[in-house]
Amino acid sequence: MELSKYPLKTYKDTPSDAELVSHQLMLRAGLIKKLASGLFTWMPLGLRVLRNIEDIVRAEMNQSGAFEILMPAIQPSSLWEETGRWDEYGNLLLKIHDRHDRLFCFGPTHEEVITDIVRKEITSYKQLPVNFYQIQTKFRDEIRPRFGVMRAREFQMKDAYSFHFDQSSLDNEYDKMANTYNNIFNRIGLNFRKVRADSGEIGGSMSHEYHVLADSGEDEIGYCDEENYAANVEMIDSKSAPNGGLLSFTRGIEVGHIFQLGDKYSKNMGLSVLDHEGQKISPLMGCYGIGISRIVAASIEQNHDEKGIIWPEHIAPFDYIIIALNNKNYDITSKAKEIYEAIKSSGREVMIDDRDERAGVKFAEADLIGIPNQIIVSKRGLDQGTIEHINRSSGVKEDIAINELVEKISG
RNA sequence: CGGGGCGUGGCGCAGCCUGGUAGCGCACCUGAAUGGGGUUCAGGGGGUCAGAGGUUCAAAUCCUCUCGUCCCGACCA
Repeated sequence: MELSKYPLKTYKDTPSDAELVSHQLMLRAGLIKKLASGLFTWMPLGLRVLRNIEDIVRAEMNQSGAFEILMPAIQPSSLWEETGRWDEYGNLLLKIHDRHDRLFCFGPTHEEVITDIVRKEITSYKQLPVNFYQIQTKFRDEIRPRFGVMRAREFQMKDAYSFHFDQSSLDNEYDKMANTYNNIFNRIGLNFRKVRADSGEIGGSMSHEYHVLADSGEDEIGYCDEENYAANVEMIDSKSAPNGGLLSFTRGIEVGHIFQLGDKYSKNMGLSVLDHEGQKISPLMGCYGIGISRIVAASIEQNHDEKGIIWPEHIAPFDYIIIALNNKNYDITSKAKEIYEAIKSSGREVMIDDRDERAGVKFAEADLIGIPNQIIVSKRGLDQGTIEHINRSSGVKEDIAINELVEKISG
Protein backbone atom coordinates (compact mmCIF):
# COMPACT_ATOMS: atom_id res chain seq x y z
CA MET A 1 0.00 0.00 0.00
CA GLU A 2 1.30 3.41 -0.92
CA LEU A 3 0.77 5.91 1.85
CA SER A 4 0.48 8.74 -0.67
CA LYS A 5 -2.78 7.15 -1.81
CA TYR A 6 -3.94 5.78 1.51
CA PRO A 7 -6.79 7.62 3.26
CA LEU A 8 -5.00 8.11 6.54
CA LYS A 9 -5.23 11.30 8.56
CA THR A 10 -3.39 11.60 11.82
CA TYR A 11 -3.56 14.22 14.54
CA LYS A 12 -0.97 15.91 16.70
CA ASP A 13 -3.49 17.18 19.20
CA THR A 14 -5.32 14.80 21.45
CA PRO A 15 -9.10 15.00 20.96
CA SER A 16 -10.58 16.50 24.10
CA ASP A 17 -13.29 13.92 24.70
CA ALA A 18 -10.92 10.95 24.88
CA GLU A 19 -9.86 9.88 28.34
CA LEU A 20 -8.03 6.59 27.89
CA VAL A 21 -4.68 6.36 26.12
CA SER A 22 -6.04 3.72 23.78
CA HIS A 23 -8.98 5.92 22.82
CA GLN A 24 -6.71 8.92 22.30
CA LEU A 25 -4.27 6.97 20.17
CA MET A 26 -7.01 5.31 18.12
CA LEU A 27 -8.35 8.74 17.24
CA ARG A 28 -4.94 10.31 16.68
CA ALA A 29 -3.77 7.44 14.49
CA GLY A 30 -6.95 7.65 12.42
CA LEU A 31 -8.18 4.14 13.28
CA ILE A 32 -11.72 5.15 14.18
CA LYS A 33 -14.09 8.11 13.89
CA LYS A 34 -16.89 8.77 16.30
CA LEU A 35 -20.38 9.11 14.85
CA ALA A 36 -22.30 9.52 18.10
CA SER A 37 -21.92 8.36 21.67
CA GLY A 38 -20.84 4.72 21.59
CA LEU A 39 -20.92 4.51 17.79
CA PHE A 40 -17.73 4.38 15.75
CA THR A 41 -16.65 4.00 12.17
CA TRP A 42 -13.64 1.78 11.60
CA MET A 43 -11.38 3.54 9.14
CA PRO A 44 -9.17 1.52 6.77
CA LEU A 45 -6.15 1.27 9.04
CA GLY A 46 -8.22 0.38 12.09
CA LEU A 47 -10.31 -2.14 10.22
CA ARG A 48 -7.18 -4.03 9.22
CA VAL A 49 -6.40 -4.58 12.89
CA LEU A 50 -9.95 -5.62 13.64
CA ARG A 51 -9.91 -8.10 10.77
CA ASN A 52 -6.59 -9.55 11.89
CA ILE A 53 -8.05 -10.25 15.31
CA GLU A 54 -11.14 -11.77 13.72
CA ASP A 55 -8.97 -14.00 11.57
CA ILE A 56 -7.11 -15.34 14.58
CA VAL A 57 -10.31 -15.94 16.50
CA ARG A 58 -11.92 -17.62 13.50
CA ALA A 59 -8.92 -19.85 12.86
CA GLU A 60 -8.75 -21.02 16.48
CA MET A 61 -12.50 -21.55 16.75
CA ASN A 62 -12.48 -23.61 13.56
CA GLN A 63 -9.52 -25.53 14.93
CA SER A 64 -11.54 -26.34 18.06
CA GLY A 65 -14.23 -27.94 15.94
CA ALA A 66 -16.86 -25.21 16.30
CA PHE A 67 -18.97 -24.27 13.28
CA GLU A 68 -19.24 -20.72 12.03
CA ILE A 69 -22.71 -19.41 11.26
CA LEU A 70 -24.17 -15.93 10.94
CA MET A 71 -27.40 -15.09 12.71
CA PRO A 72 -29.56 -12.02 12.10
CA ALA A 73 -28.67 -8.95 14.09
CA ILE A 74 -32.38 -8.15 14.41
CA GLN A 75 -34.45 -10.48 16.56
CA PRO A 76 -38.20 -10.78 17.17
CA SER A 77 -39.46 -9.89 20.65
CA SER A 78 -41.39 -13.15 20.87
CA LEU A 79 -38.20 -15.16 21.32
CA TRP A 80 -37.10 -12.97 24.18
CA GLU A 81 -40.48 -13.29 25.82
CA GLU A 82 -40.05 -17.05 25.87
CA THR A 83 -37.08 -16.70 28.21
CA GLY A 84 -38.43 -13.71 30.08
CA ARG A 85 -35.45 -11.64 29.08
CA TRP A 86 -37.47 -9.06 27.11
CA ASP A 87 -38.27 -7.44 30.44
CA GLU A 88 -35.19 -8.57 32.37
CA TYR A 89 -32.80 -6.99 29.92
CA GLY A 90 -34.71 -3.72 30.10
CA ASN A 91 -33.36 -0.65 28.39
CA LEU A 92 -30.14 -2.35 27.41
CA LEU A 93 -32.23 -3.78 24.58
CA LEU A 94 -32.64 -1.45 21.66
CA LYS A 95 -36.27 -2.10 20.75
CA ILE A 96 -37.53 -1.37 17.28
CA HIS A 97 -40.73 -1.75 15.25
CA ASP A 98 -41.05 -2.88 11.67
CA ARG A 99 -43.61 -1.52 9.20
CA HIS A 100 -46.23 -3.94 10.46
CA ASP A 101 -45.66 -2.59 13.93
CA ARG A 102 -44.12 -5.86 15.06
CA LEU A 103 -41.60 -5.59 17.86
CA PHE A 104 -37.93 -6.49 17.42
CA CYS A 105 -34.67 -5.75 19.11
CA PHE A 106 -31.16 -5.28 17.82
CA GLY A 107 -29.46 -8.33 19.28
CA PRO A 108 -27.19 -7.77 22.28
CA THR A 109 -26.51 -11.51 22.45
CA HIS A 110 -27.93 -14.61 20.75
CA GLU A 111 -28.89 -17.35 23.20
CA GLU A 112 -32.52 -17.16 22.14
CA VAL A 113 -31.84 -17.28 18.42
CA ILE A 114 -29.38 -20.14 18.58
CA THR A 115 -31.65 -22.14 20.88
CA ASP A 116 -34.48 -21.61 18.44
CA ILE A 117 -32.31 -22.85 15.60
CA VAL A 118 -31.15 -25.88 17.51
CA ARG A 119 -34.60 -26.89 18.68
CA LYS A 120 -35.57 -27.06 15.02
CA GLU A 121 -32.39 -28.70 13.73
CA ILE A 122 -31.20 -31.00 16.48
CA THR A 123 -33.50 -33.79 17.55
CA SER A 124 -31.25 -36.67 18.58
CA TYR A 125 -28.47 -37.20 21.10
CA LYS A 126 -26.46 -38.44 18.14
CA GLN A 127 -26.20 -34.86 16.86
CA LEU A 128 -24.57 -33.72 20.10
CA PRO A 129 -22.30 -32.22 21.15
CA VAL A 130 -22.19 -29.29 18.76
CA ASN A 131 -20.79 -25.79 19.00
CA PHE A 132 -21.87 -22.90 16.77
CA TYR A 133 -20.20 -19.51 16.69
CA GLN A 134 -20.44 -16.25 14.83
CA ILE A 135 -18.53 -13.00 14.55
CA GLN A 136 -21.01 -10.19 14.40
CA THR A 137 -22.09 -6.69 15.27
CA LYS A 138 -23.93 -6.43 18.58
CA PHE A 139 -25.84 -3.53 20.03
CA ARG A 140 -26.33 -2.82 23.70
CA ASP A 141 -27.84 0.45 24.73
CA GLU A 142 -25.36 0.94 27.56
CA ILE A 143 -26.30 3.31 30.33
CA ARG A 144 -23.00 5.06 29.90
CA PRO A 145 -20.91 4.25 26.86
CA ARG A 146 -17.32 5.31 27.41
CA PHE A 147 -13.67 4.97 26.56
CA GLY A 148 -14.22 4.74 22.82
CA VAL A 149 -14.58 1.21 21.50
CA MET A 150 -13.83 -0.12 24.99
CA ARG A 151 -17.45 0.25 26.01
CA ALA A 152 -19.26 1.15 22.83
CA ARG A 153 -22.92 0.55 22.21
CA GLU A 154 -22.34 -1.06 18.84
CA PHE A 155 -19.41 -3.45 18.79
CA GLN A 156 -17.95 -6.58 17.23
CA MET A 157 -18.24 -9.80 19.15
CA LYS A 158 -17.50 -13.46 18.69
CA ASP A 159 -20.20 -15.46 20.39
CA ALA A 160 -20.34 -19.25 20.53
CA TYR A 161 -22.97 -21.62 21.88
CA SER A 162 -22.49 -25.29 22.58
CA PHE A 163 -25.10 -28.00 23.24
CA HIS A 164 -24.58 -31.19 25.19
CA PHE A 165 -26.21 -34.42 26.16
CA ASP A 166 -24.70 -34.46 29.63
CA GLN A 167 -22.55 -32.54 32.09
CA SER A 168 -19.29 -34.30 31.28
CA SER A 169 -19.68 -33.37 27.64
CA LEU A 170 -20.31 -29.76 28.65
CA ASP A 171 -17.27 -29.85 30.96
CA ASN A 172 -15.20 -31.13 28.08
CA GLU A 173 -16.25 -28.37 25.75
CA TYR A 174 -15.83 -25.77 28.48
CA ASP A 175 -12.24 -26.87 28.95
CA LYS A 176 -11.67 -26.99 25.23
CA MET A 177 -12.93 -23.42 24.90
CA ALA A 178 -10.74 -22.31 27.80
CA ASN A 179 -7.85 -23.82 25.93
CA THR A 180 -8.90 -22.17 22.70
CA TYR A 181 -9.14 -18.82 24.44
CA ASN A 182 -5.64 -19.23 25.76
CA ASN A 183 -4.40 -19.84 22.25
CA ILE A 184 -6.32 -16.90 20.87
CA PHE A 185 -5.16 -14.35 23.41
CA ASN A 186 -1.60 -15.61 23.22
CA ARG A 187 -1.55 -15.29 19.45
CA ILE A 188 -3.00 -11.82 19.66
CA GLY A 189 -0.15 -10.94 21.99
CA LEU A 190 -2.10 -10.00 25.11
CA ASN A 191 -0.98 -10.23 28.69
CA PHE A 192 -4.13 -11.72 30.17
CA ARG A 193 -5.51 -13.71 33.05
CA LYS A 194 -8.39 -16.15 33.39
CA VAL A 195 -10.55 -15.37 36.40
CA ARG A 196 -13.65 -16.76 38.08
CA ALA A 197 -16.67 -14.65 37.46
CA ASP A 198 -20.27 -14.03 38.14
CA SER A 199 -22.68 -15.24 35.48
CA GLY A 200 -24.93 -12.19 35.65
CA GLU A 201 -27.94 -11.69 33.40
CA ILE A 202 -27.08 -14.53 31.14
CA GLY A 203 -27.65 -17.13 33.83
CA GLY A 204 -26.01 -20.45 34.50
CA SER A 205 -23.58 -21.80 37.02
CA MET A 206 -19.89 -21.79 36.19
CA SER A 207 -18.21 -18.93 34.41
CA HIS A 208 -14.78 -17.47 33.84
CA GLU A 209 -13.69 -14.15 32.43
CA TYR A 210 -10.54 -13.37 30.50
CA HIS A 211 -9.00 -10.11 31.51
CA VAL A 212 -6.29 -8.13 29.84
CA LEU A 213 -4.24 -6.70 32.66
CA ALA A 214 -4.24 -2.92 32.59
CA ASP A 215 -4.52 -0.20 35.20
CA SER A 216 -7.23 1.44 33.15
CA GLY A 217 -9.43 -1.66 33.31
CA GLU A 218 -12.97 -1.31 34.55
CA ASP A 219 -12.80 -4.48 36.64
CA GLU A 220 -10.81 -5.35 39.70
CA ILE A 221 -9.32 -8.80 40.01
CA GLY A 222 -8.14 -10.55 43.13
CA TYR A 223 -5.53 -13.27 42.67
CA CYS A 224 -3.23 -15.64 44.48
CA ASP A 225 -0.42 -17.16 42.43
CA GLU A 226 0.41 -19.80 45.05
CA GLU A 227 -3.07 -21.24 44.74
CA ASN A 228 -3.31 -20.47 41.03
CA TYR A 229 -6.50 -18.63 41.87
CA ALA A 230 -7.98 -15.48 40.37
CA ALA A 231 -11.45 -14.01 40.55
CA ASN A 232 -13.35 -10.89 39.77
CA VAL A 233 -13.74 -8.98 43.06
CA GLU A 234 -17.49 -9.24 42.55
CA MET A 235 -17.01 -12.90 43.40
CA ILE A 236 -14.76 -12.46 46.42
CA ASP A 237 -16.28 -12.11 49.85
CA SER A 238 -13.21 -12.59 52.02
CA LYS A 239 -9.71 -11.16 52.03
CA SER A 240 -8.04 -14.44 51.22
CA ALA A 241 -8.02 -17.10 48.52
CA PRO A 242 -10.00 -20.34 49.06
CA ASN A 243 -7.12 -22.10 50.83
CA GLY A 244 -6.17 -19.11 52.91
CA GLY A 245 -3.54 -17.67 50.58
CA LEU A 246 -3.05 -13.91 50.48
CA LEU A 247 -4.85 -12.10 47.71
CA SER A 248 -3.23 -9.47 45.54
CA PHE A 249 -5.27 -7.10 43.41
CA THR A 250 -4.95 -5.76 39.90
CA ARG A 251 -7.20 -4.23 37.30
CA GLY A 252 -8.34 -5.81 34.10
CA ILE A 253 -10.26 -5.31 30.89
CA GLU A 254 -12.72 -8.10 30.21
CA VAL A 255 -12.15 -9.36 26.68
CA GLY A 256 -13.66 -12.82 26.99
CA HIS A 257 -16.21 -14.66 29.04
CA ILE A 258 -17.16 -18.31 29.08
CA PHE A 259 -20.25 -19.74 30.77
CA GLN A 260 -21.91 -23.00 31.56
CA LEU A 261 -25.57 -22.20 31.08
CA GLY A 262 -27.02 -25.53 32.08
CA ASP A 263 -30.52 -26.16 30.81
CA LYS A 264 -31.94 -22.68 31.44
CA TYR A 265 -32.51 -21.90 27.78
CA SER A 266 -33.38 -25.38 26.60
CA LYS A 267 -36.03 -25.65 29.34
CA ASN A 268 -37.49 -22.20 28.82
CA MET A 269 -37.61 -22.59 25.07
CA GLY A 270 -38.64 -26.20 24.86
CA LEU A 271 -35.46 -27.55 23.31
CA SER A 272 -35.21 -31.29 23.74
CA VAL A 273 -33.60 -34.26 22.04
CA LEU A 274 -34.23 -37.99 22.32
CA ASP A 275 -31.77 -40.09 24.28
CA HIS A 276 -30.76 -43.76 23.72
CA GLU A 277 -34.09 -44.92 25.04
CA GLY A 278 -36.21 -42.50 23.10
CA GLN A 279 -36.81 -40.30 26.13
CA LYS A 280 -36.76 -36.51 25.85
CA ILE A 281 -33.94 -34.74 27.62
CA SER A 282 -33.05 -31.04 27.78
CA PRO A 283 -29.55 -30.46 26.42
CA LEU A 284 -27.08 -28.47 28.50
CA MET A 285 -25.58 -25.35 27.03
CA GLY A 286 -22.35 -23.45 27.19
CA CYS A 287 -21.70 -20.00 25.79
CA TYR A 288 -18.43 -18.30 25.00
CA GLY A 289 -17.89 -14.66 24.08
CA ILE A 290 -14.97 -12.55 22.93
CA GLY A 291 -15.10 -8.78 22.51
CA ILE A 292 -13.30 -8.41 19.21
CA SER A 293 -13.42 -4.64 18.94
CA ARG A 294 -12.62 -4.20 22.62
CA ILE A 295 -9.43 -6.19 22.09
CA VAL A 296 -8.11 -3.51 19.75
CA ALA A 297 -8.32 -0.95 22.54
CA ALA A 298 -7.09 -3.40 25.18
CA SER A 299 -4.05 -4.24 23.08
CA ILE A 300 -3.17 -0.56 22.79
CA GLU A 301 -3.56 -0.09 26.53
CA GLN A 302 -0.86 -2.72 26.93
CA ASN A 303 1.32 -1.80 23.99
CA HIS A 304 2.12 1.87 23.54
CA ASP A 305 4.70 4.47 24.44
CA GLU A 306 4.83 8.26 24.39
CA LYS A 307 5.18 8.19 20.60
CA GLY A 308 2.16 6.07 19.87
CA ILE A 309 0.91 2.55 19.31
CA ILE A 310 3.16 -0.52 19.24
CA TRP A 311 1.26 -3.32 17.53
CA PRO A 312 2.02 -6.92 18.38
CA GLU A 313 3.11 -8.57 15.14
CA HIS A 314 0.06 -10.77 14.57
CA ILE A 315 -2.52 -8.02 14.64
CA ALA A 316 -0.51 -5.13 13.17
CA PRO A 317 -2.23 -3.50 10.20
CA PHE A 318 1.02 -3.83 8.25
CA ASP A 319 4.17 -5.79 9.01
CA TYR A 320 6.54 -3.29 7.42
CA ILE A 321 6.59 0.38 6.61
CA ILE A 322 9.20 1.59 4.18
CA ILE A 323 10.20 5.14 4.80
CA ALA A 324 11.81 6.81 1.83
CA LEU A 325 13.68 9.88 3.03
CA ASN A 326 13.82 12.74 0.58
CA ASN A 327 11.49 12.32 -2.34
CA LYS A 328 13.61 14.55 -4.57
CA ASN A 329 16.28 11.91 -4.78
CA TYR A 330 15.44 9.45 -7.55
CA ASP A 331 17.88 6.81 -6.29
CA ILE A 332 16.09 6.71 -2.98
CA THR A 333 12.57 6.61 -4.32
CA SER A 334 13.33 3.95 -6.88
CA LYS A 335 15.24 1.78 -4.39
CA ALA A 336 12.46 2.17 -1.85
CA LYS A 337 9.92 1.13 -4.45
CA GLU A 338 12.03 -1.86 -5.37
CA ILE A 339 12.25 -3.01 -1.76
CA TYR A 340 8.54 -2.42 -1.38
CA GLU A 341 7.74 -4.69 -4.30
CA ALA A 342 10.12 -7.34 -3.04
CA ILE A 343 8.61 -7.45 0.45
CA LYS A 344 5.13 -7.43 -1.04
CA SER A 345 5.87 -10.45 -3.18
CA SER A 346 7.27 -12.25 -0.14
CA GLY A 347 3.72 -12.23 1.19
CA ARG A 348 4.18 -9.77 4.02
CA GLU A 349 1.87 -6.79 4.44
CA VAL A 350 3.84 -3.70 3.61
CA MET A 351 3.20 0.02 3.39
CA ILE A 352 5.52 2.52 1.74
CA ASP A 353 5.66 6.14 2.83
CA ASP A 354 6.19 7.67 -0.59
CA ARG A 355 4.81 11.06 0.37
CA ASP A 356 6.78 14.23 -0.17
CA GLU A 357 7.17 14.85 3.54
CA ARG A 358 10.09 15.63 5.76
CA ALA A 359 11.86 12.85 7.61
CA GLY A 360 10.48 14.01 10.95
CA VAL A 361 6.89 13.76 9.80
CA LYS A 362 7.41 10.27 8.40
CA PHE A 363 9.13 8.99 11.52
CA ALA A 364 6.54 10.52 13.81
CA GLU A 365 3.61 9.06 11.93
CA ALA A 366 5.22 5.65 11.55
CA ASP A 367 5.75 5.60 15.29
CA LEU A 368 2.20 6.79 15.94
CA ILE A 369 0.50 4.13 13.85
CA GLY A 370 2.77 1.51 15.33
CA ILE A 371 3.90 -0.63 12.40
CA PRO A 372 6.30 -3.20 13.93
CA ASN A 373 9.11 -2.86 11.38
CA GLN A 374 10.35 0.37 9.88
CA ILE A 375 12.66 0.19 6.89
CA ILE A 376 14.53 3.43 6.29
CA VAL A 377 15.83 4.10 2.81
CA SER A 378 18.13 7.11 2.74
CA LYS A 379 21.07 8.57 0.89
CA ARG A 380 23.32 7.86 3.83
CA GLY A 381 22.42 4.17 3.69
CA LEU A 382 22.45 3.81 -0.08
CA ASP A 383 25.99 5.22 -0.25
CA GLN A 384 27.14 2.22 1.75
CA GLY A 385 24.65 -0.20 0.23
CA THR A 386 22.44 -0.61 3.28
CA ILE A 387 19.03 0.24 4.59
CA GLU A 388 18.15 0.70 8.21
CA HIS A 389 15.72 -1.51 10.09
CA ILE A 390 14.06 -0.10 13.19
CA ASN A 391 12.11 -2.34 15.51
CA ARG A 392 9.18 -0.24 16.75
CA SER A 393 8.86 -2.21 19.94
CA SER A 394 12.48 -2.41 21.09
CA GLY A 395 13.72 0.64 19.27
CA VAL A 396 16.71 -1.35 18.07
CA LYS A 397 18.23 0.01 14.86
CA GLU A 398 20.19 -2.18 12.51
CA ASP A 399 21.87 -1.57 9.17
CA ILE A 400 21.18 -4.32 6.70
CA ALA A 401 22.79 -4.86 3.30
CA ILE A 402 20.14 -4.26 0.68
CA ASN A 403 20.70 -7.56 -1.03
CA GLU A 404 20.24 -9.41 2.25
CA LEU A 405 17.04 -7.65 3.26
CA VAL A 406 14.49 -9.62 1.31
CA GLU A 407 16.17 -12.85 2.20
CA LYS A 408 16.04 -11.90 5.86
CA ILE A 409 12.37 -11.03 5.65
CA SER A 410 11.25 -14.17 3.91
CA GLY A 411 13.40 -16.23 6.24
C1' C B 1 -31.47 8.41 36.36
C1' G B 2 -28.47 11.79 40.24
C1' G B 3 -24.03 15.13 40.36
C1' G B 4 -20.39 17.99 37.54
C1' G B 5 -17.85 19.94 33.04
C1' C B 6 -17.93 21.34 28.09
C1' G B 7 -20.20 22.81 23.06
C1' U B 8 -16.55 28.96 18.86
C1' G B 9 -13.69 26.32 10.81
C1' G B 10 -11.61 19.07 10.32
C1' C B 11 -8.60 18.95 15.38
C1' G B 12 -6.70 21.72 19.87
C1' C B 13 -7.93 26.40 22.02
C1' A B 14 -8.53 32.06 23.20
C1' G B 15 -12.45 35.66 23.26
C1' C B 16 -17.58 35.58 27.34
C1' C B 17 -16.61 38.16 33.71
C1' U B 18 -16.53 44.37 32.02
C1' G B 19 -22.26 43.20 24.97
C1' G B 20 -20.15 46.91 19.77
C1' U B 21 -21.32 41.56 14.00
C1' A B 22 -14.61 36.36 15.35
C1' G B 23 -8.99 35.27 16.58
C1' C B 24 -4.59 31.90 17.38
C1' G B 25 -1.96 27.05 16.66
C1' C B 26 -2.33 22.45 13.88
C1' A B 27 -4.39 20.60 9.39
C1' C B 28 -5.66 22.15 4.18
C1' C B 29 -4.44 24.95 -0.92
C1' U B 30 -0.44 27.91 -3.87
C1' G B 31 4.77 29.32 -4.39
C1' A B 32 9.83 29.11 -2.73
C1' A B 33 13.75 27.24 0.20
C1' U B 34 15.06 22.80 2.92
C1' G B 35 15.73 17.40 3.01
C1' G B 36 17.60 11.89 9.21
C1' G B 37 12.83 13.20 14.01
C1' G B 38 5.94 16.76 13.31
C1' U B 39 11.53 22.49 9.06
C1' U B 40 11.09 27.68 7.42
C1' C B 41 9.19 31.99 4.76
C1' A B 42 5.36 34.29 1.78
C1' G B 43 0.40 34.16 -0.02
C1' G B 44 -4.62 31.88 0.47
C1' G B 45 -9.55 29.19 1.41
C1' G B 46 -12.86 27.75 5.22
C1' G B 47 -16.66 29.31 10.93
C1' U B 48 -21.25 33.78 12.47
C1' C B 49 -19.88 31.06 17.62
C1' A B 50 -24.88 23.57 19.15
C1' G B 51 -30.34 25.04 18.48
C1' A B 52 -34.67 27.91 19.85
C1' G B 53 -36.66 31.90 22.45
C1' G B 54 -35.85 36.37 25.32
C1' U B 55 -33.35 41.21 27.06
C1' U B 56 -30.95 45.28 24.20
C1' C B 57 -30.06 50.38 19.45
C1' A B 58 -26.57 46.14 19.33
C1' A B 59 -25.53 39.23 21.70
C1' A B 60 -20.29 34.24 20.76
C1' U B 61 -20.63 37.38 25.19
C1' C B 62 -26.52 38.51 29.59
C1' C B 63 -31.30 35.39 30.77
C1' U B 64 -34.55 30.90 29.82
C1' C B 65 -35.39 26.33 27.60
C1' U B 66 -33.87 22.29 24.43
C1' C B 67 -30.23 19.19 22.24
C1' G B 68 -25.41 17.04 22.00
C1' U B 69 -21.04 15.34 24.37
C1' C B 70 -17.54 13.98 28.28
C1' C B 71 -16.41 12.72 33.47
C1' C B 72 -18.05 10.65 38.52
C1' G B 73 -21.91 7.46 40.56
C1' A B 74 -25.71 3.86 40.03
C1' C B 75 -25.54 0.01 36.08
C1' C B 76 -22.92 -3.49 33.10
C1' A B 77 -22.82 -11.29 29.20
